[in-house]
Amino acid sequence: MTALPPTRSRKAQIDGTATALFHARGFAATSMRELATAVGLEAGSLYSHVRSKEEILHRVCFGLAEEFFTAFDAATAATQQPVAQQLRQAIEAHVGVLTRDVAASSVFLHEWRHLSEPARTEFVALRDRYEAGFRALIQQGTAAGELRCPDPVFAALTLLASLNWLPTWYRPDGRLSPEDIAHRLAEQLLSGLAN
Amino acid sequence: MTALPPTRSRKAQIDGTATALFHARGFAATSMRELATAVGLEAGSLYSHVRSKEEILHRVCFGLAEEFFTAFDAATAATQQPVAQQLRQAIEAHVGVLTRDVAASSVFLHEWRHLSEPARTEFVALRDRYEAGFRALIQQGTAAGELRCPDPVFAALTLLASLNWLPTWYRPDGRLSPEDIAHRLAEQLLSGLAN
DNA sequence: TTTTTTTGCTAACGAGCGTTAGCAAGTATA
DNA sequence: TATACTTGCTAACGCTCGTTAGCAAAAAAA
Repeated sequence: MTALPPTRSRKAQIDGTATALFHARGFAATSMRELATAVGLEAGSLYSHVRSKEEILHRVCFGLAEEFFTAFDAATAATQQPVAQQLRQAIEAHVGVLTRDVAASSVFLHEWRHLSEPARTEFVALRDRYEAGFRALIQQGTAAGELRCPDPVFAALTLLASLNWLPTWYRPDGRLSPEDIAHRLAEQLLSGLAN
Repeated sequence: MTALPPTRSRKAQIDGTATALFHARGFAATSMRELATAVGLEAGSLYSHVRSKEEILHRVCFGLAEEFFTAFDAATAATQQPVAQQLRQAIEAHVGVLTRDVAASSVFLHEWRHLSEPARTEFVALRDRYEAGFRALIQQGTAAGELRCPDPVFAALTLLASLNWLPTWYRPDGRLSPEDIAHRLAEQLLSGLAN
């Protein structure tokens, strides 16, 4: 039926296109008919590949959660390293995931609230656990005297905030590579602006 | 008709409730019927006070834009001060607006994309102009040797990112006052985490 | 070959959407 | 008092939504 077999499965293509649309317009403002058109199908045909609109959102959100965890664990596996170094690597890992797929990251960060229960609660728990990882690093670093901060909870929030704004301005064809960005972010967050 | 006359006008009440709903569920996922119920009216009755759903969003977004500009201008009016000090005040002013109305801030930050043209383009221009204000301060500060940063554009983005994440975690009844938060944020962003 | 699975179509379902028309009662103005 | 404005109601408009049923053709499996 298809002229050339798609390199990605239809399902993956639908997920990818949906991610882009959710990113651009938001989950609630994206219709299945829009998605179908963007993918070259009729609306009803989507349901041969996908159970529901929310299932797509679920897959994107939880898929990215897994990516973040994997990246974080790899970055902090070498526990004999100085904690500040581990933190720097965790930052770079986080930025790596964000830049690899900006649309998916953005959906992960903003559209998860359209998940219905119990998925929504599960997701929030995952996200909290991830944040706790950063918080723990900052705490350890402070205890070890490598970092200085009056309030690790606060510091973790601020740090992730800076990183998570990235999908709103990052462009893959921009002048800075993902590695540059990661490096500068880590540098600036750890050193501050003051002279 | 009403037992006790509302202290705010109905229109203001509708705007406020809509802001809370847009914040909680998002603009697209909030229905006029939901809003009507929350405000104690029937759906059709809203239109005695409000021209359209989007008009509410427009008022919230542009209203907050004005608040941000006013606060920034006041914070940086004393141009004879050191630029780093002006920047600190601008940060505190920004946090002040954010914490004064978290829901409205959140709508300002996230829901503006549901504005239709030409309002949307106007809004983006306003927002860019606001960011440019921070960028200029950082640039001046760097030129004057008060600040140190390799890339003011980048620094401005990061700085506003940290601040703008606040509405996602700030609770008015939390353990830190808005002033504490503003002060700590400014401190941390200017000084960094490293020791 | 026959059978099964996959993929896609058309048509339609019930529901909810933003919004409007027409009307009534209350309130303010004259 | 008469007049106008404000506020709210009910009912409904046209439309879009997510989703399903039923069917056909292609692809894969037997």
